[in-house]
Amino acid sequence: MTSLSKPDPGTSARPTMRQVAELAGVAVKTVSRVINGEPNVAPATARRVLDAARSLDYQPDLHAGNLRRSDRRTRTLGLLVSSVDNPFAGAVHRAIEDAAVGRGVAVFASSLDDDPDREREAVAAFLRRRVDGLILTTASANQAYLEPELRRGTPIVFIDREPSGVEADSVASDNFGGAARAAEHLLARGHRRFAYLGDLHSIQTARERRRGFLDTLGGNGIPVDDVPAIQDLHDPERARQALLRLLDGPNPPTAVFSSQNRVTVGALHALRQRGHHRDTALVGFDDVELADLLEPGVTVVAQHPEDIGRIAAERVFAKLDGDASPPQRVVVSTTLITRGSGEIPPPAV
Amino acid sequence: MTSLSKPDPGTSARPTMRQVAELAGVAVKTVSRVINGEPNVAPATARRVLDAARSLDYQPDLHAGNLRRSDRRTRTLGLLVSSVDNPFAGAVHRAIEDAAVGRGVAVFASSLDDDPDREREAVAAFLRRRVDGLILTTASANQAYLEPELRRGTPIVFIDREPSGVEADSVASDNFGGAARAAEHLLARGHRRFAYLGDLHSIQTARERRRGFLDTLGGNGIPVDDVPAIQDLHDPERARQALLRLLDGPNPPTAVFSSQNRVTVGALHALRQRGHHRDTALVGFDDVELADLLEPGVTVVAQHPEDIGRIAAERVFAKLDGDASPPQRVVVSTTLITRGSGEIPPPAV
DNA sequence: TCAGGCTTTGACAACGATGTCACGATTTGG
DNA sequence: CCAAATCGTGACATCGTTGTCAAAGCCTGA
Repeated sequence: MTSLSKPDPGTSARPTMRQVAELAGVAVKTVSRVINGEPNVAPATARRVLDAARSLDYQPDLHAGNLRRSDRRTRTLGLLVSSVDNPFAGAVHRAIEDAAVGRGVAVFASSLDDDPDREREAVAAFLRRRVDGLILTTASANQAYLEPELRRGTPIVFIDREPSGVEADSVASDNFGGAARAAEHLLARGHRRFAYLGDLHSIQTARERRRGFLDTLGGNGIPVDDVPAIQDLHDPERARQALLRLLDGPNPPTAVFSSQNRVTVGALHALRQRGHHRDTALVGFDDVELADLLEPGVTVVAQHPEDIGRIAAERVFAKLDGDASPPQRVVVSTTLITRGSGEIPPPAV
Repeated sequence: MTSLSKPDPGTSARPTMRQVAELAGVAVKTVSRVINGEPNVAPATARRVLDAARSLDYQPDLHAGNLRRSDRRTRTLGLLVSSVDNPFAGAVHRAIEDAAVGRGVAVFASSLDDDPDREREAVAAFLRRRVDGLILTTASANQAYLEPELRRGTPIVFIDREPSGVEADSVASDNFGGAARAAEHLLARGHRRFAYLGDLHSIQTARERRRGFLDTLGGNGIPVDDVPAIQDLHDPERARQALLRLLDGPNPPTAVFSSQNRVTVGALHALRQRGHHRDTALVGFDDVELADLLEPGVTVVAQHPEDIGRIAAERVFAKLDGDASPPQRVVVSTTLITRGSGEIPPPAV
């Protein structure tokens, strides 16, 4: 009993302005005017059009309109982070979204896993979809490839890491300062044997934190060459193993600085595993959930991802609104939160 | 010395296929063929076109092409969650993205804060951008408004919460079973005085967890009406306050079940604040980072957000590939992870 | 009453791409 | 060596919408 010549009866075609116009007995242009709230439409006509649109469940095609519209705005924004399931990225993402909804802007998100190739692909994927702006946690050493896009006026704001090889806005934490603060904090407790656990050396932010930590130690009479500075720790597991090796080694550190939230989690596991969580100091860069409930609580240099996200979005929208000011580097300060782990003194000799 | 009549010299226009065609000395259709890897283009021509495209930094406009293309696919997908900075949502998001990249599909994400109005707006925003499919953590009691869109063949997959008022695919945890398991676990330790800390009653998932927990208690001779079942706890702070009130009350629970990760975090704070973290049992639904490092470790009914996300994305893509099977409700099992807090016995009387 | 203005409406081209089709050039096979 | 098939290319219409412009209808005031 099913019809053979017709298309699947359970399927209906998506209505266009044309069907709405036909149903309402007006021209498509009039539908366009009503949908876009343009003036000079008779109230009775507007009502007929809206009724027709509602009864067909009409949704205008934003991209088709955009093709002809003069402002050429897709009301879409692209966000690129290391991974959308990293809590830092999640908080940044949320702040961006909050700034965007009010403007009717939708947000694309993409995880790069700190892979430069993936970055190129993801950026291209967004540009082919004509995003109005990009907010980028770059994974590459040089972003000169963005030069032509910037010249076209597309706002691109770097977050967490500053641009290289290209002039663009950026919003990032005070990485050097925060790491220096951690070093000072540990030095003040009398520590002399440190360890640095860092993320990929290819990441500008990771290098800044390393420099902030080690320079401050060096400036305070610690022979920096003797400080084990393990890098390229990108996940908790590798961080855990790296710290285990140090703890099992000949000259275990009495104070550890972990440069990133995943690394901090790994370090916590290693300390606990060796039973050193109460006698080895730890300061982490970037806060971790439940850090306050651990025993001891985890002392961290907290970042402010909500501020970073909000400011980055504001920069993008300002540029879209015509702000032609030169690129700025916004630095968001960090906050040292003392909870216990960073205040553990070195063992009495 | 700046030119007055010309547009900002630092700004260049975005090239279209036309400029590429002109530069390469061919027709736009030939450029189209090369860009899309269609056959029957002379190698020498293809090379000229690619050179021209590269030198102009040409990026095809996906949406313009999509307008005319027969498959009408934007290679875009919309994800709606309660908040992109919730770890559960982050893990789901990541899994979806991983399934999508290989197909060249970009992912929109939107936070609904469990607000039904926001859901309608966000869904409309995505549909106006012609996403190929939706993955939705619904915030509304009834999703009949999606009926026309489903009839048009748009794949819509519900995650975490099952649809109501509409027939659609869903992928969710075994909420009833997981909560029942938590109840059994606590009953087996001999507890008789329980408390249930739940999320918004408007959320189907929250009701299921409540039912799973309370029904199991009831089935084991606990007078359910006496069990304080606090609902509508949507953030850690409210959960903390609610549990504090119970702990300070006349008949404090010896075992607590928290139905969601934010609520678990609040409950942990309350227990710690009153010094009851070592004598009051706690089982949480959904895992929490660092739960294993707390003392005691936090026993949880873990969900598998990666599986939920992956399966949801696979369902969407299967439908896009022509799968016409009727809507299914996929249930993903949960895993009880015992870490200490759930194994605390009731105090000896 | 009628010129001049404003309001309301629609015809048509255009946006950037692709599907269709047709045409000339080249290759193939008998 | 020629008919037929194949290859390489481009002209043109079209997708769903909005900008431009013109025209018809209505009011206003002298």
